[in-house]
Amino acid sequence: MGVQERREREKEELREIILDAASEMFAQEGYANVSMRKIADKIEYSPTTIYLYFKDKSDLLNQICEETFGKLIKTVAAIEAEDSDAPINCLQKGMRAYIEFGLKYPNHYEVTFITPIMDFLGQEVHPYEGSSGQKAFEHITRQVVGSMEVGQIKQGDVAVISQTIWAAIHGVTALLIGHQDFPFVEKEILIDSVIKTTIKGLQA
Amino acid sequence: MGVQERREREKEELREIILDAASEMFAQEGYANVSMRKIADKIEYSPTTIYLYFKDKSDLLNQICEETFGKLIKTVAAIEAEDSDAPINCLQKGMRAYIEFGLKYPNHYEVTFITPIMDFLGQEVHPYEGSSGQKAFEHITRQVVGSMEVGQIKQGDVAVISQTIWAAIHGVTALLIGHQDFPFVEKEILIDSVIKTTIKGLQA
DNA sequence: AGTTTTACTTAACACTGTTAAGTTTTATTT
DNA sequence: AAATAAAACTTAACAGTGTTAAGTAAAACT
Repeated sequence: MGVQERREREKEELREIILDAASEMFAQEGYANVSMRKIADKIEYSPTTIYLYFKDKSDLLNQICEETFGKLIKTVAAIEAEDSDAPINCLQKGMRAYIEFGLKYPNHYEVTFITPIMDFLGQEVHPYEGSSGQKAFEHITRQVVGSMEVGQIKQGDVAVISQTIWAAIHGVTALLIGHQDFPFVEKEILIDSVIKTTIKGLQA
Repeated sequence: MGVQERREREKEELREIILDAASEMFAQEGYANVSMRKIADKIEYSPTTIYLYFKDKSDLLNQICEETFGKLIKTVAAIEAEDSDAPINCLQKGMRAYIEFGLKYPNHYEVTFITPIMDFLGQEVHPYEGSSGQKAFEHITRQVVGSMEVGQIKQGDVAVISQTIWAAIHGVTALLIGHQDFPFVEKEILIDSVIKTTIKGLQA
């Protein structure tokens, strides 16, 4: 009786259609400028149908982000897998990959890391615990541990150092995405400077 | 004929009343969760009155931020004025003041530096040019020049170095404000780490 | 006292996210 | 094949949003 399987497959298909449409529209016009009705128009369903597949608008966004961040994790994992370099070079490459990922998917980066959606009490709506963001961060931590073990960065609290690194790469990513009318120096130069300054600051 | 003067004074008073009410409400509940009608209720005027004093909601916000950031500039300027320390210590103090200011006025920091309001084409609505934010940044630049002159940080492009510093302090400020459910290490420790790592990374 | 200017309000438009109730389509059972 | 049950989807509505055009009340000037 493959009926149930087919129906589940069909449900999953529509879920994917909604996700793709919303993803494209959010990326193009920004989360706040895309309404549920606009998404519904695009996929040629009524607005309420979306609510059969997603709890609400922010859930839709969150699931898009989880998907997108799967890609970041793969990118960073691939760098880690290249058994090649010294850990500190892995760390540097990971930092660069993070920043470039953010600049490549600015709207996804924005909604996931820049403007976490708050409820009316200022609580984050999409908890970090268990998110793709968490997994991405764990990669940084791992590379810090590796670099510390071989003495390429100074001994110290791994959490503190990892978060310091995150602050630096998030800082430059967020600024470049959010303040496009600021007279930044050449993007690559600034990214280089942030990475090198941070690494140098953390060396033994 | 002091009539015109009095009327101007009265207009300015109401402008200030609106500004104060909105400022408090934005800070308390966040920009997105405060409607024009709520502000109007609070000041006991009709919603449309606000539009006689401010172009729109984002203009209201922007003017609040300009006021608030006047305070940051004063704080940083005061540090600069203490003829005391070596420039690099000034720079460090300035960095700390910036971060602490952001954490003290998280909603103002958020709306000015974290979530610049974009129009439907992704253009920043409130340009940087001439803003208080620009003036605050110029203080950083000045301290970089000073530190470089006395050889306390390495020679290099002043703009690149200033923006690297901004990335670091914005990064940690934005993360601490926006991701309150992330298991950050103790705030002061993280801030210290970011400042020290950056300074060390920039030393000659 | 009458006219003009300024300050403010009412009512409305075109939207928003979201829900409850109703309809159509599909599958299962008789 | 017809009746029943279940799933998928839609319609209509609620309560809210930012914003504007048109109208009213108050103050100032003539």
